[in-house]
Amino acid sequence: MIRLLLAEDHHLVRGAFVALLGAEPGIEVVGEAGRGDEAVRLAAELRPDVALLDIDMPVMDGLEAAERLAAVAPGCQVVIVTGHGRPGYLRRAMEAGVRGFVGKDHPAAALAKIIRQVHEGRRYIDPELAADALALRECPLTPRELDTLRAAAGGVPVSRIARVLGLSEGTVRNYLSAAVTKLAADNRHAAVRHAKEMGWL
Amino acid sequence: MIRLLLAEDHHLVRGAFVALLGAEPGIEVVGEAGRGDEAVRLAAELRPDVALLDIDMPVMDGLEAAERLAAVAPGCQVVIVTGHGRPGYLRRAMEAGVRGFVGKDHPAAALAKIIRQVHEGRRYIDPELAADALALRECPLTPRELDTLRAAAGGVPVSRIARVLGLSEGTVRNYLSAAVTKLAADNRHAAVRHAKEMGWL
DNA sequence: TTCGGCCGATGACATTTGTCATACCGGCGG
DNA sequence: CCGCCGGTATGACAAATGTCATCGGCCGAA
Repeated sequence: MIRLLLAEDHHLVRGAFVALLGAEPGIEVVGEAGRGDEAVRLAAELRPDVALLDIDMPVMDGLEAAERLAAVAPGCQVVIVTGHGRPGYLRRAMEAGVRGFVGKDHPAAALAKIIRQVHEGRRYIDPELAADALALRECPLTPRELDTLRAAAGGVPVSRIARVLGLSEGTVRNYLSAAVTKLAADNRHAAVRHAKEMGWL
Repeated sequence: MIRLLLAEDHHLVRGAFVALLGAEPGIEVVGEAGRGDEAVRLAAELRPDVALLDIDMPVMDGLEAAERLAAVAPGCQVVIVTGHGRPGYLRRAMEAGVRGFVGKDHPAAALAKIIRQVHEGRRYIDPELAADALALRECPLTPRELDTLRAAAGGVPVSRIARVLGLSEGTVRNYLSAAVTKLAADNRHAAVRHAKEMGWL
């Protein structure tokens, strides 16, 4: 019997997953979480065989949860589920030692099989997303450039970014300019969009 | 037996919903769609009793599908499911004659009951989202202002917006300026964000 | 019919952004 | 130890954006 921990922030979807996987012979859902930190706590307590983590969760996302799971629940294999096929996500997941990675577009019928496969120590990567990740180029931005871009999300003016980061406005403009150039974007807003799409932000 | 049509773009989630609702006595999933237009086509053909539509779908979203369903499948009650609690969505849904409206944060156990309730001709509105919608003020933007904002999404420069919309750059700036003022935003990018959040975009 | 609102345009102007050169500091690899 | 890179800062300039006043046309409501 595979003891499964389920983490997904939308109750409705989580409940549906429970229905889908709970009906599966040989799989038992032993815990449910709506946030990454909750998942980590539960995993430490319940010691599940496999954890199914959605990336998009409040407070702590599924990727960070996966990174921490290795420490608090060794032996628990992780399968990541994501709605957005950001190429950078797969890379981070691999570095965290995740064994399974599927998009929400994946056929539902295959999910149970993937969980069993991962439980046996094998890997499963959504071929769709793997292809995107292979085409991925490394993020060309420096840490500070990323910080600045992040702070610029949502149309925040330079003056406020400078205050938030504790930098001079000129410096902020320099970073943003560098980021825009590296990403070949029209302006910082397009750069933010692009970075988000690549999973760098 | 309630004949149900399911529309949701993510296969995995759709499959999970089928598992959740298919196990429910008195409910039969007679069709599945991954896009709004597909849902409309299937509804016309299958004449389901209830259609469960996700809003976030490619090509045609769930709200537009709901509007069209009234024409091609009269008598088919619609339940809308949405991941984002945009206040404007609920209003549009109500205007389309939708009988049920739930967020993806809603407890999964209640979904079947809601579907039965709607099938009997009663309504069900997620109280969480209803509260937001009551606090909603009417969208203060004119149609053209909305067009311009929409075209501005993602950091598109004014020059390109003007070309796309077939307007002079000055006019575009006027519209954007008006929108920014009405929404009390710092700049058009923040205005886009705000309008999106309110479900106006 | 008159008024007001929306559409579209222009011109002028202030402000914000984007770009570039240049400079200093600190760490790290050769 | 030196050179390079990243972080931070300034100053100057160009380009994009935001704001405002004003104009004319059109249409629908009073």
